Amino acid sequence: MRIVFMGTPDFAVRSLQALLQAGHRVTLAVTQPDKPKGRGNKVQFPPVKQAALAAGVPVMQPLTLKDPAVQDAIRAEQPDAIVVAAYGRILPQAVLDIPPLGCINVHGSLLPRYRGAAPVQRAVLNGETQSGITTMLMDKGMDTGAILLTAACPIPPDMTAGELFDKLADIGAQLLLRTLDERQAGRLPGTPQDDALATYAPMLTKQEAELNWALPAQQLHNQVRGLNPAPVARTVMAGLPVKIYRTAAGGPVKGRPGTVASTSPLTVVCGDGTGLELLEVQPDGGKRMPAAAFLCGHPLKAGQILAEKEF
RNA sequence: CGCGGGGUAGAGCAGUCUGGUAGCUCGUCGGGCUCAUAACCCGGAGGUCAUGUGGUUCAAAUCCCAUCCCCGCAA
Repeated sequence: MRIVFMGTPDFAVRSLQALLQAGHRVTLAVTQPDKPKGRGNKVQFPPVKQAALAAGVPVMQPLTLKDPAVQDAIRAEQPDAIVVAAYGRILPQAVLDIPPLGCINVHGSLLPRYRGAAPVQRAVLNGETQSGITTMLMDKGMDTGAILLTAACPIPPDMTAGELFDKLADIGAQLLLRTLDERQAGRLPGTPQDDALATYAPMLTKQEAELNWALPAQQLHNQVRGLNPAPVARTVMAGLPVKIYRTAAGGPVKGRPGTVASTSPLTVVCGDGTGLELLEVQPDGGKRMPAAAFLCGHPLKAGQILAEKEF
């Protein structure tokens, strides 16, 4: 099948590679423009661009898909289908109309739940025990198109958003191949979504990264998981801003929320009277390390207030 | 030229401003205590102080210069 691929981050790379391995002819990869990123503002290629270049697939990085010249370029590829995975831009109707088999999106949730930019992180953040992948026929709305196929995936209690991302990327790639096969065979007309059941998963913001010890331990644990690997939960320990990468919900503890209940393992009192064990942390300017290592150089005692804030 | 923190024992840190004996917590090894222990006590080993036949100095982890590497913020 002739395919134009649109995607940007790592999540999309698996799907691109799966298409190539399955023998589909990906004649063009459309991805976001290179941007100065990271320390020093160096220009970095989006992961999909790197993967496409490595595979010898031509890359296009338009500023907007509304540009008729861009649309013409895509049309000129005469794709049977356009595959979209976390591209990050709205597709105008003129583009949606190009491929005869439609624009097929690989979305990281079981639609109509978690429409939007951050379905994977939001699912973990909300403590969902199940997520999945939906392939759908794109329309003008935000993740509102007809459902083609779905595949569910359990979320274990300690799984991070990053781990779920990896898993879903694999599942999504496989589901995509099946979707294309069946769609090509004419067996997948698509099922409309029930808008009444729709929920939304907006992008994560920095403000959501701060841990509020007045909240229940389980909720904070979910927050830590959902924000890993980015932007990562934050708090203040021993006067230093630190990121919290991994935690474990512990048992009942005594003390005011935000105080240290124990130092081995490092446990903080939460709002519901249970403890949250901090397992892996990273101080500003330092590397990720086990909490025990942090304690070697930054002594904390039981009963001490962890954050300077009062809750 | 976006802003900033850092590289000292296996790990995490102090010491750098005000140059002069290599320090702390943990780990590790040995011994002791104990019914026993991840607990406690005593003792030991372990460091080219990122790199540089660099500069200054009587003397550099410390001041100056250059290079490499790690990380936080912002975008």
